[in-house]
Amino acid sequence: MAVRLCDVASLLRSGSWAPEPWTGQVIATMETQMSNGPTCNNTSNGPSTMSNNCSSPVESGSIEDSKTNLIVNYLPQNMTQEELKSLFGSIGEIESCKLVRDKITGTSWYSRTDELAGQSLGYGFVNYVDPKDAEKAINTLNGLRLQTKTIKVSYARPSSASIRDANLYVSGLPKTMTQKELEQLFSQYGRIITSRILVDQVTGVSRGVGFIRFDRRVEAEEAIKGLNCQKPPGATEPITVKFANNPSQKTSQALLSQLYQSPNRRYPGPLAQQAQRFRLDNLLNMAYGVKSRFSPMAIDGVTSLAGINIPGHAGTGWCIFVYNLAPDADESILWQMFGPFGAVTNVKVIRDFNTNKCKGFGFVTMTNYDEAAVAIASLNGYRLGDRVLQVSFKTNKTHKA
DNA sequence: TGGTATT
Repeated sequence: MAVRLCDVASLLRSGSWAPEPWTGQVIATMETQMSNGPTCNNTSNGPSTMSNNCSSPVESGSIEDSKTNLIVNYLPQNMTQEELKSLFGSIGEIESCKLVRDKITGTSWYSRTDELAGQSLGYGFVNYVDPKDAEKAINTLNGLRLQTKTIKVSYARPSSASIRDANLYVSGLPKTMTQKELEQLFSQYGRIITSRILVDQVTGVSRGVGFIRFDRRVEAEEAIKGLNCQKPPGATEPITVKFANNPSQKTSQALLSQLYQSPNRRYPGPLAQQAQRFRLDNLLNMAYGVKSRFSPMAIDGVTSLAGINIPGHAGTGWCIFVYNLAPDADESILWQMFGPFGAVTNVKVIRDFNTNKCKGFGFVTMTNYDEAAVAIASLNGYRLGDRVLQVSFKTNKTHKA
């Protein structure tokens, strides 16, 4: 499997690196983000853009808009608050960090086990001490691929009831209408935060259905009044515009049945296919006599492998040794390299105490054996800048835990 | 009727 690693600087700027097998997905994802361009950028430049909609831009910009508080969207379902903190903590000191979780499952009378306690809603907030670090986090981590997701990092708008429930569901769109045209149609009613057109998974053709999230609910209301049952320019049929279903208003019944359907589900996708191809479970079984129909860690946490000396297994996941990193390597490059392969819980660049430069190696902890093994198989021997990486499970011999 | 966007 070929993996192209281009130069570190451009990786850090674009945050768009991904292993080859997922190239198609990445392009599709990035296109979405790019066609979101203007609105994404506006969001990223939150304070100044927000100001443009206010009557006294300078004052409201400086008083209301935080330059340290970020919202992070499209996080992998299984990413924890600690992992979020670890990822964003690699940029700078964090004042606070919160992964937003579902309230129904989180406070349920039903069960308080980790598996059922408050499912991640896929977004969170990171508040930095220093505004410069917040800006750096946007530049470095926005667009980062983690598992099957491409995260979005932008300034959080000041929390307010007026920005809630501002998401619209639009149907009956001409199949030829692009996301840009959809935005053009709706932008007359306010500032668009996100837009999306749903496409057929196989053909890629528009399903004529989309979403528009406005900055404020009143803007969404005006758009319904103005566009519902109207024909867009050139269209033969009128469109339907209404408030989108709010996923958080799903019944607890639906949520619980969802949990039952896939209590331990990771995002398999291409990873699972890769894993199957490599027959990694069998390899593990042959090498160590360990059954890993699921990731060993997932069976009962730390104890399932207690006392079994397996390289790379550190008790909290699978520790991977990454050798031949450049002196200026930092944690974010490790997140970018390993994140697309699966659940990464921690990354660490080992630095010289005096110079603070990377000593040439680092560690990555991944939750699932299969994903770690695919990452190693893919990244070992590949060129990062002018260096060829050596990637393996951490051995006890080389470095003590 | 989303790749769960305001704690």
